[in-house]
Amino acid sequence: MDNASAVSRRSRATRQGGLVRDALAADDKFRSAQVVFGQLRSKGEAIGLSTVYRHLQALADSGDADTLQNAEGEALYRLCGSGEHHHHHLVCRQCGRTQEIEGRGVERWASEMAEEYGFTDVNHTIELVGLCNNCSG
Amino acid sequence: MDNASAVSRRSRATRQGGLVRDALAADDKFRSAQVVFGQLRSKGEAIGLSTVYRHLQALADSGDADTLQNAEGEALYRLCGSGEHHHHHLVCRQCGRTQEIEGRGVERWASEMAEEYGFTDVNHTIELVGLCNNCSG
DNA sequence: GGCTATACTGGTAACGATTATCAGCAAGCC
DNA sequence: GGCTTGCTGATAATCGTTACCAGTATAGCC
Repeated sequence: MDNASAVSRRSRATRQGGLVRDALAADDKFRSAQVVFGQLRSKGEAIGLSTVYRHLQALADSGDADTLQNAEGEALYRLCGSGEHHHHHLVCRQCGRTQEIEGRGVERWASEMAEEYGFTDVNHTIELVGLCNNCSG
Repeated sequence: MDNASAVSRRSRATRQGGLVRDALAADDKFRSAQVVFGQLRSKGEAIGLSTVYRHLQALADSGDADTLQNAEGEALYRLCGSGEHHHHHLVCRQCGRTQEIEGRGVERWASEMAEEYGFTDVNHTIELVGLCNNCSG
């Protein structure tokens, strides 16, 4: 109803920006820029590919969207409720359903490993990909 | 001395295959296909880009090489001593130095998460990227 | 050592995702 | 209504990777 909720403070509120955000908001699945573009176009929306990429990146930069890369190296996006809060994902490789998961233990393990081998400023990428209970039949 | 150690059983032993393997064997860092190609060419070796890609993939497929993707989605390769044995990496984002690490705990955590949310056949990608003690100065 | 079948090679074109360009358009402000 | 300037989007350009396919070299056989 009101995707104007988080309107401009430093940037303009545009129709296209709303379209991209709405497309992601439709469900909690990860999708690629190309898919978002295709969905919007097939709904008859007038929007350019460049614009879709721009808004997706903006969302990712601002922390409003999560990002991950599929096996082909394609970037996938999803709206992220938890803001800055650090978390990981359990993604269904079939239907794309996504479960946010937490890993205190993993965070700890990563720090321990970093320390053990003298590494600093360590980032970790951790994604779990499998089949959800709907798709594993 | 003898990169002919693991010779053909179903495939031919070619000069180019040896070159690619040797390039990886030079050290334990991850490198991209483009880099391997560049290194070989600048050493004056005659080899084609396609061939480099082919051999790197073959090595990865046979389990003789580890693979990971950098932030730009480029594929990186490294010879892998541990064969089939499952492990992860702690990679220096500056010099590329790589430390193989084990994560019994992480494996367990991944299984637990999978089970908790009803996911099956779950793969995980876990990479830690930071600065090694040489580069963090 | 020479011969042959065929796997391997590599230059080049094609591909797919992403980014850069830049003239035209429109949101926000007076 | 008019202006400024950020936003848009068609198109070209990038970049890593893969497909093609005619030419070449290897393994095996004589």
